[in-house]
Amino acid sequence: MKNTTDLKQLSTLLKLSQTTVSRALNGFPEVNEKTRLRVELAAKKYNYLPNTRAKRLASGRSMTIGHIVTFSKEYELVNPIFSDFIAGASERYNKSNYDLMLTLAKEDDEERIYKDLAARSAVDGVILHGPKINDNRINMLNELRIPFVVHGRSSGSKENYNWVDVNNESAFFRATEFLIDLGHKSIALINGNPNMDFAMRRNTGYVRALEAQKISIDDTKIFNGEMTEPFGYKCTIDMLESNEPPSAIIASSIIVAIGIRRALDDKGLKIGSDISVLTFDDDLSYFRDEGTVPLFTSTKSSVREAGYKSANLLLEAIMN
Amino acid sequence: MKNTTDLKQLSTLLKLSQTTVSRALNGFPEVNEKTRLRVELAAKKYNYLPNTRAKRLASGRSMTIGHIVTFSKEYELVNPIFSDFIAGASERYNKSNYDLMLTLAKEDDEERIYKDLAARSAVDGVILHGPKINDNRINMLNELRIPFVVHGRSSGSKENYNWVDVNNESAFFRATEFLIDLGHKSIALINGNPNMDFAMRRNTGYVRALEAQKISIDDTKIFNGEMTEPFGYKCTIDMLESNEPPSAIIASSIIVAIGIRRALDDKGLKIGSDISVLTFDDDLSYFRDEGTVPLFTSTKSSVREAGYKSANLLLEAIMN
DNA sequence: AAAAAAATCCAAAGCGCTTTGAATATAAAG
DNA sequence: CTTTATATTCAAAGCGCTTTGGATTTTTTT
Repeated sequence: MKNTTDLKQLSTLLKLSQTTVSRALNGFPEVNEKTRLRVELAAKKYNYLPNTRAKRLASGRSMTIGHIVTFSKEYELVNPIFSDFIAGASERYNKSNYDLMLTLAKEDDEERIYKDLAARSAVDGVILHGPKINDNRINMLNELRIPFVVHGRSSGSKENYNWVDVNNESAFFRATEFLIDLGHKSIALINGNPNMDFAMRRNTGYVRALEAQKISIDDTKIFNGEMTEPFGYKCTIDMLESNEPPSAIIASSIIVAIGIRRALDDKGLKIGSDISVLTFDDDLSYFRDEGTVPLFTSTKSSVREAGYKSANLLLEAIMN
Repeated sequence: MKNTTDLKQLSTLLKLSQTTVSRALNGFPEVNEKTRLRVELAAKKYNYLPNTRAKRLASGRSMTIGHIVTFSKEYELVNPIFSDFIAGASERYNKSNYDLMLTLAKEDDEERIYKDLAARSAVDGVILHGPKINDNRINMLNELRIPFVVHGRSSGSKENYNWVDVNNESAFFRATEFLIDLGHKSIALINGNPNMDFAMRRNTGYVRALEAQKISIDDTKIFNGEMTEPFGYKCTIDMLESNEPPSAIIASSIIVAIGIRRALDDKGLKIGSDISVLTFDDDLSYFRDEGTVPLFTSTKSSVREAGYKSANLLLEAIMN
């Protein structure tokens, strides 16, 4: 029935104590190099790997990082951005033999989930996804004394925390500025949910660029919502059917931009000639272009790289 | 430093043995109902949850399901379909207090990963993603005696295994039939990688429908590849620039269909009037339409539900 | 060559639970 | 009111590792 070699068996085979075998395998200095080699060879030969459960209990570390990803309760939407972020993080964890534990949860359950993770000490740290303005999860994690890294930032939070973020404000400032330079006077912004920190920062950059050029802010051309394809579609249709449609649109995600394209298509308009569309390219792999025809005019940010960096920062924090 | 209540503390507080407290909390029959109530109350009050690491070692179960997701090594692409599948699976795991361990890996590393999981007995079961024709991972998992469920199927495999799948062949048969009924004689198929089982099944359905109507198969209108947006774009452009473009296209994924739309757009063609596009809607949440304007003519399949079902099947198998 | 220092190895304790086997308390039977 | 059955509780033994503290061997000093 039992299929795997354990430490006791291995040490018996080697005529060594479990202590020595364990130390040899974990790179401790107090073991003869010849012995270590002998042990490592035998471990490979008998396909020995320390039992995860036992190792974690004995070492007092979970060797696991938690990712808690929420979806909006109304629509049960999971942002596909996580696929790529997590791919990057996973790559980093693999290098240090950490495991990645993923929990998908409704926002309402999140608090309980963090508290449970702490109470049962199931993870050594967590990555905080999708920070909001003044995000109270940050306080909570600090109180729970769980090491964490935020993907993004939380404006208004007085807490201390590690984060990995792109410069959303300046990206959107420059994007807007760019469109203004091209002569656009009426520029729409289709943005994420208003309580999201990144959405606020992007909005700030957009507004700042307009104000710098004395262009008045038109609230009817600023949209906030879940960044889905249908959302991009609907906002665009609404604008096109209004009295004064914009001459350019900035989209906060490539998925939204796809909805914009569909709307323009339906109305017989062409991107580029009839209306400019500029999107903040989150660089989702399945939309990534292999150097042929660009999807849209876009600014780039590699989500995957952010995942790697976040994971790296967190592991460093954990290992002190 | 230590923040959490453990079993010993709790049992001392209750003036009970650890045995009784443990049993009370785990719903064993040999404990007085009044005592159980008292224990449960105290557990809640002191925020006690059994230490994950200890519980797993003592119980001999990992309470963890592994999901190994591969990405093509050339492009490092992660199929966003996993977000939704995993959301469904996660929902099921939560109900039974199982954790979900996610590993992103290159195909070449996959074999080693499974073997390691077995050797270190890190999971109680795994979900097999993206089965290929004659997929040898199925043999491997059987040999390793790891319970698993396949999302999809593997034609040609003689092994016994649990799977959750949609009827790909009949879906594509009907889709093709439908287009033929509309009068189309030249129908293109943009499909997934040819070694993928689902791609083969879809191809079979497509071919069967054409043959049934004595329409000859035109190999220049069948495409296999990674189902990305640029892939859909490129295939479509190629066909449109050929001598005899098709009058309809069947797409194997909504993301590919988006690329098709862009290509048609670029060539000044309109979906529906100039050319028909029919897509197998994988029902990715961020593209899901909330009942307004349909993206494309499409067949539906809820990936999320498949995730839930697969998880359910696996847990049942594990719990015997 | 004996004493001191360094290198190498080991037995046993402990991580925080679950579970076995036994003890004690209570209820039913005679 | 004792005897037997049933309900309830407990002490102690693992689970398979890591790690502490000590023992043993080898090397270096004097």
